[in-house]
Amino acid sequence: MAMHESGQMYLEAIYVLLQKNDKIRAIDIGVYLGYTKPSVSRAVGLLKKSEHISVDSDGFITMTPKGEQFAEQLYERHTVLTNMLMALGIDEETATEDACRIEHVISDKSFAAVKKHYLDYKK
Amino acid sequence: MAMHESGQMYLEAIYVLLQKNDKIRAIDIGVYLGYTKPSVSRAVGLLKKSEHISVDSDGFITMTPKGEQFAEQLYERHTVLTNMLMALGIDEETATEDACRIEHVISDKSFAAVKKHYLDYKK
DNA sequence: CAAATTTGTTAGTTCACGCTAATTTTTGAG
DNA sequence: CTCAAAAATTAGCGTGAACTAACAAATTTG
Repeated sequence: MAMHESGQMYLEAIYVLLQKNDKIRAIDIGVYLGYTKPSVSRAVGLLKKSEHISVDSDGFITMTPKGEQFAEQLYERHTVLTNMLMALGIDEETATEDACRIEHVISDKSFAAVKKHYLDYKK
Repeated sequence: MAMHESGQMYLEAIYVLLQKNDKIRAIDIGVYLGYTKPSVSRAVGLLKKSEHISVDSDGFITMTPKGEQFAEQLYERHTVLTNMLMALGIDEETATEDACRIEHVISDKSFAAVKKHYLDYKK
C-alpha cells in the first residue's frame, strides 16, 4: 500500500513541474521524466488512487495536501543531498543522479543526521 | 549483462560468510539473507554464469578473482558508509540497513568524495 | 540398512514497473 | 461542424526478483 520508489519519482516530478507551471498534465510528466504515456498514465492512476494527486475533468493535475507534504519531504532530501555532494566537489549532474537514487532509500534518521552534519559543517 | 542490485547483495553475503567460514553452501546464504532456497539457487546460478563465484561438485561455493575484487569493493562501501552514519550518531542497525541500500546506488565518484570527507573529518 | 532429515533444483506464481501497439477521447482549426 | 492532431487509456509483453510446492539427491541417524 505504501508508495513505491517509482511513485516517489513521479510525485517529485509533479512537484517540480507545478513549481514552474500553472497547470500540468500527464504528458508533461512523461516529457520531463522521459517515460512513455502509458507508463505515466498508470503511475498517475496509482497516485490518484492513493490520494496524493487529483486529476480534474480536463486532465490537469494538482496535489492533495497529503501529496504536497510527501513531495516536499522528497524534494528537501533531493536538494540537501545534491548540495551536499556538490559541496564535496561532485559535478552537478552526478550529484543530482546520486541524490535522486539515495533519496529513495535513506531512512529518515540517517537523512536527518546527514543534513545536520552538512549544515553544521558548512558554517 | 552487468550485475544487478540483487546480485550484488548475494555476492556481498557470500563474501561476508566466507570470511567467517571455511566452506559455505547455498543454504547458508539463504539463512543469512532470509531468502528461500529457490531464490538463492537462482542467484547462485547467475553469479556462477557471470563467473563471480564457483560451485564445486559438493555444492561448496568459492569466489573467483573477479568476484573477490567486486565483493571487496562492495564491502568497502558498506563498511565506510556504515561507519560514517554511525559517526553521525545513527544506531548500528539503521546505519547498516541504510548503508546496504546506498552502497548499491551511489556512484564511484560520490562514494570516493564521501569517503575522503569522512576520513579527513575523522582526524 | 532403512527411514528421516537436509539440501538443492525445477516448475510455476506474483508483483513492480518499464515498454509497444492499438484504441479511445479531447481539442482546436479551417 | 467536421476532421486531424494531441493526449490519454487499455491491453498485453518482458524483465527482475521474490515466493510456494513438489521432487530428487545426499546425508544422518535409529
